[in-house]
Amino acid sequence: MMIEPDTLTVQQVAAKTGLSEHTLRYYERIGLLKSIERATNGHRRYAPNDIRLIEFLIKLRATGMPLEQMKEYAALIRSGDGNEADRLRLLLEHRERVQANIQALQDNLAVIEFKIEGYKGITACLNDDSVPAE
Amino acid sequence: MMIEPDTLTVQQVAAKTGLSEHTLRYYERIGLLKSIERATNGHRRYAPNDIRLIEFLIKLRATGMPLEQMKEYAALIRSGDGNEADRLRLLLEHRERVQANIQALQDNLAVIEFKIEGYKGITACLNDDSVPAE
DNA sequence: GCTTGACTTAGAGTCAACTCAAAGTTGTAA
DNA sequence: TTACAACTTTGAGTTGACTCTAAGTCAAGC
Repeated sequence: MMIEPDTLTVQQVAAKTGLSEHTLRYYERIGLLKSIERATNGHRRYAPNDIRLIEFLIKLRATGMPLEQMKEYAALIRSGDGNEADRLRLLLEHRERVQANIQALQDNLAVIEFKIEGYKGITACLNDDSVPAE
Repeated sequence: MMIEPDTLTVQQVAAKTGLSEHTLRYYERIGLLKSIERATNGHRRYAPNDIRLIEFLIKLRATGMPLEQMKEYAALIRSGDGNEADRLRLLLEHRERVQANIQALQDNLAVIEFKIEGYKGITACLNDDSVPAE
């Protein structure tokens, strides 16, 4: 079978992106990715553009964006030029949330680290390491 | 009805901690919190110690620790003194994961911000703001 | 021609963490 | 004394994001 140049199978995309084949098909099914091109036998052929979008979507996902919002963003991309301001707004709002999220993580981590220091004190006293013999 | 000093009802704890009453009862049911004291009518009375534990557990939760691990930690607390080294190890491992998680968020966010800059360029060109008339 | 392996689909199942519902009890207030 | 609000328990339902299953297609190699 003739294969279009630069296109990848679902298996190859899975290997490349770290998503599972299941997840790649699932993303298409829910309308996050729309209508990946098919080979004559019906198999998916991911174009370079698809890969690039997927890789960026993974960043959005990894920063906590829910699939529903990712669908909005992907829909804007699909509908072509002229909505860059909308995409920008969406990403700016997301950035705000991620920054707030990171801040919250850091604040909570500080409390945990404070407790860690406490336990370090206790365990240092329990071991004799804190008062080494000669 | 006589109320023990310093104890709070489930409603008060919910208000104070931000957890829902449902969640507080759920946490007890799954063994994360064990056997909160009861008033004579069977109502929960949270003691100051309970509150302090809950507030710390919320920090663990907010930094992504799954309930199963929180149960381990809470069990160590319940079983009293002498296992501080175990608690410390658990918290140190968690800290590692949270730090890695924050790092990943920051890395992914950097990619998103790069894309944001791109869109800023495009939208600046589309508006005439970038080339103000006279 | 037959087997194998990579794919296809639609639908069902899983998981964590809640969240809600139903039915019952209790103490106070009108 | 009757209504009400705040609780109780157990079990069921929900959500988001997968993850798996079953049944079928198709091209290549033996």
